[in-house]
Amino acid sequence: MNYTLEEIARLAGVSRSTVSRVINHHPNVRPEVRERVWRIIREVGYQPHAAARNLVTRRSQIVGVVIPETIPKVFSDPYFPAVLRGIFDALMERGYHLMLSLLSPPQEEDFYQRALRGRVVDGIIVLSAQVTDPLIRRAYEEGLPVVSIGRYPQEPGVSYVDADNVGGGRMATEHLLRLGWRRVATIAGPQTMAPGIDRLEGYRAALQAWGIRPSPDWIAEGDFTEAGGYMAMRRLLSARPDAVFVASDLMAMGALKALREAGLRVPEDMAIVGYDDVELAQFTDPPLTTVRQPIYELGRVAVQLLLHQLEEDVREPQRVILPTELVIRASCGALRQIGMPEWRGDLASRNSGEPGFPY
Amino acid sequence: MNYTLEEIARLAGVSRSTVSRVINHHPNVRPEVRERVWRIIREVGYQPHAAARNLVTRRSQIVGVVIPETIPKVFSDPYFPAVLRGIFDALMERGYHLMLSLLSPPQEEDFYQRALRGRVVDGIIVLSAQVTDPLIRRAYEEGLPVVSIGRYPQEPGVSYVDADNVGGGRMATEHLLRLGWRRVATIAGPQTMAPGIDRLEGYRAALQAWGIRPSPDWIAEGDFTEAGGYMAMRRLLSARPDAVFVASDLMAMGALKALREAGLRVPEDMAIVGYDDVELAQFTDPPLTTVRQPIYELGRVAVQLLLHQLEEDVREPQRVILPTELVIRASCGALRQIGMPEWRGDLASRNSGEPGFPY
DNA sequence: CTCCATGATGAGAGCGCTCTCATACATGAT
DNA sequence: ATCATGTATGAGAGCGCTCTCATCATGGAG
Repeated sequence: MNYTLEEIARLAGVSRSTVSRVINHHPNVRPEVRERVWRIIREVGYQPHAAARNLVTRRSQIVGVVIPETIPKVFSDPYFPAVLRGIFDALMERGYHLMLSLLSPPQEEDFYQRALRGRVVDGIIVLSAQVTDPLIRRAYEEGLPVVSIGRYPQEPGVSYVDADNVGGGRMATEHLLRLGWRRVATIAGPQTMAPGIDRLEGYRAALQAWGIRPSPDWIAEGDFTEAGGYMAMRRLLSARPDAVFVASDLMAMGALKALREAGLRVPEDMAIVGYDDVELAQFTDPPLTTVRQPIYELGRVAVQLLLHQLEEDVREPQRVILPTELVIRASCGALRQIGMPEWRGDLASRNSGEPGFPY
Repeated sequence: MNYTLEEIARLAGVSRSTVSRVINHHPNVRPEVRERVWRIIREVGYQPHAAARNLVTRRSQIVGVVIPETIPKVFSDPYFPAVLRGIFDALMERGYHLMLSLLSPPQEEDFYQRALRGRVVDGIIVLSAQVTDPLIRRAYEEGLPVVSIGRYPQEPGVSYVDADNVGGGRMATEHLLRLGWRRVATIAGPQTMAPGIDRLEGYRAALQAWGIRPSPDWIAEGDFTEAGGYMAMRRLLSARPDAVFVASDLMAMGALKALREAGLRVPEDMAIVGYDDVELAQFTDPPLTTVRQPIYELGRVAVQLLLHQLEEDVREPQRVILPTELVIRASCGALRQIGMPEWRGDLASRNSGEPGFPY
């Protein structure tokens, strides 16, 4: 039923060593022999026993993907599925497996001990690491390659991939400025999370580039939830902004609700730009102009970085920042001003299924 | 840096065998010796090398979770995250790891060969298996335990866990009947998918129990998407139903849109009950009465079944059907009729955060 | 006191693979 | 012809663990 190297060797009339060479594509095997061995392997459906191989190579061909439980809600946005797909596809192509860990704090110690110390995984990819992730430090000390998806500046030795949150925030804000809005406020994310910090920094940079000094009450902090966006927008109303860059679509949806309740029209009375391009952003009223991140790519690149460290035995950390993309819909008011030449080239029209923006 | 059994044995002044006994909780070790060995293990942070152990035990302590790529969209509803959590938690408790596979057809063969034949996993859990899933058959032939989440009647030997879709459909429909609606139509799911078939069967059973013969044009088939629900509802309008059981919340949202366009009020002109209790069901206008499935539990039970097969070496397939729960909100009209005694006991009020239904 | 069941321990084989080293043979330079 | 070089192959050790079997001590029954 289940063959071993030994048996394949016997069937092919060669030694175990030779079969091993064939399997591992070692050059020094006569083509004729190589053929014969492959044929037999295919015939009997032989597959090397993973554990036996791992034992001697000291590699499991398994990469751990750690998702801190802190963010269970966010799971319902397309972020995690997409990034997981990117990771999975890239791993699959390279012959690796994906071990998923949805860790809550009490499970962390156990996971660390079993999976990391027991060498179940060859390395780990950590999603949206909190500023102080004990697992990252431990893996790092353990000598296991780690890549964080999402900026992780704490541990100097850790590689990460991130979307350009600063650039995205800046792009969104400049888009509003270019459309003629001048009192551009923002609903920022929590300033304890890297995306929250970075997108706000982008907002500030845009205003500064345009010589505008934001009043402090133009900045309201939300918590990346719809409810948080709703509250933040209500606080913002007294500052009478004419446009708002909202650091997440979920918050933008809350903001839209608050505006509707306040009797303000979007974008006539107030323009809105969101962030993330969640599925629902195209169905809000009005559809949300937003910033799209290369989520799938984030996953793929994380795998590239990790396997590079792993296979080339590189230890220096690497950082990759991927560009974001503006998706123009109705909430920013741009669609009402079609034809203004100064927009050309700045606005992307690749907004999935929507009729293209007619420049 | 990384210790082996041998070294622990030396440090403890015993043989390798004894240390192995201690680790595997074999009774025949003197308490005093056991203590000493554990202390040293803890001191040096020893963890057995997984591959070495797997090689001799022929067990990897890894369970594969296979999600066919056919359903990438559905990923954005809370189903997958919740079921994955259930699986993960249950596996973690039993000392197993979760290997995730987001398989698209071209990857299937490779996965089968590497993961199943290479004995990387001890068994697999398949999510929403299509009616003809080659992986299930193969794993089964391979002698690997398989559990399907979602009914999978094709392979007689395969265990599965499922929510009670028939019961849920029936409960939803009877709820509408009990509220006094008589022309109760349905938007069914695709009749190629088990949930689609089962929920429709529940609908039929409810009508039959009430002695009502549904007209054929009371039944419209959708594809579980919002657009499909919209189209189905438009088709249904000519039949002039007064209530509709919609086999998924997503479709129900499309249906609501169609009704709004047709100028019909919900629930005054038409009552709606959905299915799934997705996050958004509480935010629709009006909030959706719907059927909630024990998704997290589905995952946990799947693990139970799988590990039972695995560890007790049971081969007979097992089937588990978990009950569903009705979540009453505004769309069915029940909230407008508070006080009718005949509802009591039939309606659950555990609808997360919503004010309880006051019976 | 002897006998044998029972408990505690160690020795050693072996899981299925990779990889180093030794060997045999072919090839080309001298 | 001689030797260095390179290629193809096999023998065998060893990865770190588990588990069977042998050994020895212990202690109650006869």
